[in-house]
Amino acid sequence: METPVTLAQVARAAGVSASTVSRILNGTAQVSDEKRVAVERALSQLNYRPNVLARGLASGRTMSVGVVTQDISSPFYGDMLRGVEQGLSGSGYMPIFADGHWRAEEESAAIDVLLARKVDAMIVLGGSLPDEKMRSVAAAVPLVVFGRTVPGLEEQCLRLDNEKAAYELTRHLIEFGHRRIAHIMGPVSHRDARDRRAGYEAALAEAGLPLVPELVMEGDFLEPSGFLAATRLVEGREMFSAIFAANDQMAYGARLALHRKGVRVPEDISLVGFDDLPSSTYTTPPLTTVRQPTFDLGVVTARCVLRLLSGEGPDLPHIDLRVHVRESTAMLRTAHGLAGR
Amino acid sequence: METPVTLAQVARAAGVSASTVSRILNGTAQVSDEKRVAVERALSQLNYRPNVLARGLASGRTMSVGVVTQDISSPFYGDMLRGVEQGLSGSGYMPIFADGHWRAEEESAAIDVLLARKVDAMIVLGGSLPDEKMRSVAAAVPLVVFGRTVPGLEEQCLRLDNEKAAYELTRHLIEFGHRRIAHIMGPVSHRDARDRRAGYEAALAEAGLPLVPELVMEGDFLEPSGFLAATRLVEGREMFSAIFAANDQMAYGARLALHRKGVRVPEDISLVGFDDLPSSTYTTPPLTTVRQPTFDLGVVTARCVLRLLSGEGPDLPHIDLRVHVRESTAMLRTAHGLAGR
DNA sequence: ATCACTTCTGAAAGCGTTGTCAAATGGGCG
DNA sequence: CGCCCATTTGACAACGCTTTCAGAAGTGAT
Repeated sequence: METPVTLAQVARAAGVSASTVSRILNGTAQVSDEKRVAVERALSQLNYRPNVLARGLASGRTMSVGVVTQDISSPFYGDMLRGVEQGLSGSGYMPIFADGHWRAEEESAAIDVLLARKVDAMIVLGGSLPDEKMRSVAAAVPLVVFGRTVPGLEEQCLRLDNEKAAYELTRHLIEFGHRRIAHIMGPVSHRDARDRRAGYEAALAEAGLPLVPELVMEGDFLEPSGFLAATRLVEGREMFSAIFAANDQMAYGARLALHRKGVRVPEDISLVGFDDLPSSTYTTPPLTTVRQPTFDLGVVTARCVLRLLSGEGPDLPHIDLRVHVRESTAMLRTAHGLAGR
Repeated sequence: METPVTLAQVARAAGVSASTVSRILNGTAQVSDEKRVAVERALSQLNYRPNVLARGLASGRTMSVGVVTQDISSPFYGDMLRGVEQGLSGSGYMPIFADGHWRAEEESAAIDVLLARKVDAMIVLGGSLPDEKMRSVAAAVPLVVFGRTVPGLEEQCLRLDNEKAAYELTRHLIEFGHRRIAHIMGPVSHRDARDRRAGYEAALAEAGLPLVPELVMEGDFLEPSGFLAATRLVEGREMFSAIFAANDQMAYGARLALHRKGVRVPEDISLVGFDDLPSSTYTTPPLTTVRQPTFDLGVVTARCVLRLLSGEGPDLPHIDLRVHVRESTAMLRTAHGLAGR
């Protein structure tokens, strides 16, 4: 492994020209069996490994696709990345990740880095870059976007119906008899957060339930904000018997706050989240939530990129969000929910 | 963004040679202010972006470091990767991830891919490749390994004292009055799992407590195995008042099993894990566990790689594992722990 | 003025592949 | 036996950048 073996060395060892070796490697043209055998022997004998850089420079293709995430360490994105990896595996393409850390500036930088690295295609998960920027990326390489819709690129954007799912989740609560349902929403700046809230409101309206402003709190999608919001809710003066947290992580925070206050879930308060993180199956009690099929989303996205790469149309499937009822929700037993104070 | 701008184009626009532009870009040599200004203007006017491939091919350096993980979607590795990213940021180096999926074969393939990609250095997190292979990698590029010690590369290997931490964690339980402590260990094939078990046994022995084989179960570090093990424990005939799960994920599984059986934590049974995953702060009750400073570990590892890259010695710090006592453990109140059956 | 140095700067040689082009080889057929 | 066409093959020019190498300018001292 000292000095990398080059094509030329292989060629010399096999007594042929570099072109011939390249042809065998890439199956670009016919080569006589005689030479083929000689080359293959030299290849394995010298343990040749093509230099990806040289190859990329010469051919213009790097066999890599850039993937931009917002937080590589979150269970949500982590699982999606695994899906992308899976979807790409066997295609010869390799994913290269870059993290935007939820900041437009960094996200933009991440994209530039990826482009400078000459990725053959790009996948952008979430994010909040101006549509214009997205279009310019799409002009440079095949692009697939998850979590937002860019005008002009609709075909390559995969978006899930958050509003509908939130509506159904709230319906579930209502069907269980809950009338006073609190909502811990995500940051208003976040499209998904607004959509989920809209679904919540729609379900309330449809059931003829009043929207109580004091029962809607804003969080930031992280546990501590859920904790804080739930604490405030419990200490507030408005009654409620259920909490809809806009994502699982905030639901975890809320769960702990309720525990601290001696409030039982689901006996006293029903709690629901959104995302269905892997650990939500193992919380106590297991959390009722909306399942986002993160892994599959990754796979689907990767597949779509491969299609684009081979010149086919995007063809992204429609994906339905489904409510997963577990044990954190229960029928409202008595007329009295939890009072504040 | 149509056709990428090349160095030559910039040079022409600025009325200088490509060499000069390159020199300004890399600060390789002095350039007269006059030309510098002209070049800089051309640079930004044309919005030049260096082609990383060409650069790598010419200079032999790609400004990237390969990072091999075992499971990109796990909170543990995810957090470490974030640390690595952080540690590398600002250095000009970019991390490129590849996943071994806990399988030696894939791990080996991942390393080869990274090497073919001409990464300038490599970080291997966990893994179980033969020492020989690791040494050959180290011969090719600067290498830093986390989670194992490779003979001959001790300086570049960061290993935490799992045994000691497990010992202290068990001590904590013993000090709380627990005499019959169950252990859900990780896969025996896993070094960390064996070390943690050794620590558990050492603490027991030191306290003169018997090692009850029926109270030691083997899991696979994932939630379901913890669930299964705890269920068996509760249904078994041996009494116990505490469970030490070899990692947090199995502790989560155990927690749910106990919940299902109507066993309270920590009132009836104390439960501890190992890793301190981010969500362990928000379980109910928050989990007593050993904190693995994953993020910092990533940072430290990255820093070390940068040192190696700049020709300095490895200089990995010693990192202590600390027990984090939270609310899943309590003093044993009565003489009677939980009986089996 | 001349010489010995410093700075700067451009030409040109790679870096390891791919892909084009034309030459070489071998058949088939008239 | 000669000609034409299809196969195989090697030479060589990119690809976009870095890095000698050597020449051109400029400086100061003699």
